[in-house]
Amino acid sequence: MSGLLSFTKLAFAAPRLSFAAGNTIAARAYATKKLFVGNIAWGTTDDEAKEFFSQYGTLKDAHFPKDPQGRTKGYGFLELEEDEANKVIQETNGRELNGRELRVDAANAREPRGEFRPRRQFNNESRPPRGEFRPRRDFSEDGERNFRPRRENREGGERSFRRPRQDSGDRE
DNA sequence: AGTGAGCGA
Repeated sequence: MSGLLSFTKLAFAAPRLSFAAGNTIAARAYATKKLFVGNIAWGTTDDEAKEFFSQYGTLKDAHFPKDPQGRTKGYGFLELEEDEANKVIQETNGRELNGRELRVDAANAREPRGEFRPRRQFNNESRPPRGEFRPRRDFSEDGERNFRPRRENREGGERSFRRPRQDSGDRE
């Protein structure tokens, strides 16, 4: 049936082509744009919101953050193909969903995810040599530090070892 | 949070 060859082709192609139409395999990953959606009514479910926005564009992704108790925070993020993004903004910004006027705009950049974070740079040159022995102070041959007795009380003390001049009171 | 501007695990 000559099915083998076409099967292999499919096996290779299919996973990458899940949403791609036609032969644009080698095309770069679809440029997407993230949108911020605010002012979402509390009662709006994720599916509801997705369904709503799907009317105006193809959602590549969408999610609506919840607080620890599971309640929606009232805003969300859409990911759309780039050429659709502006259209979706135009069409849906200010449009009413569940009684509230949505606010739709381009999303701000998020803090970088953990995939590329060149926090530490492994630069061998900048690192001080570790294994080597670097003497910090001068040592004498016997390994003791040269100890020089320090002269104390620089002023006011006995200034010299000279004995006071003693006059042999011979005179008269 | 029976709340209402914001920018997400």
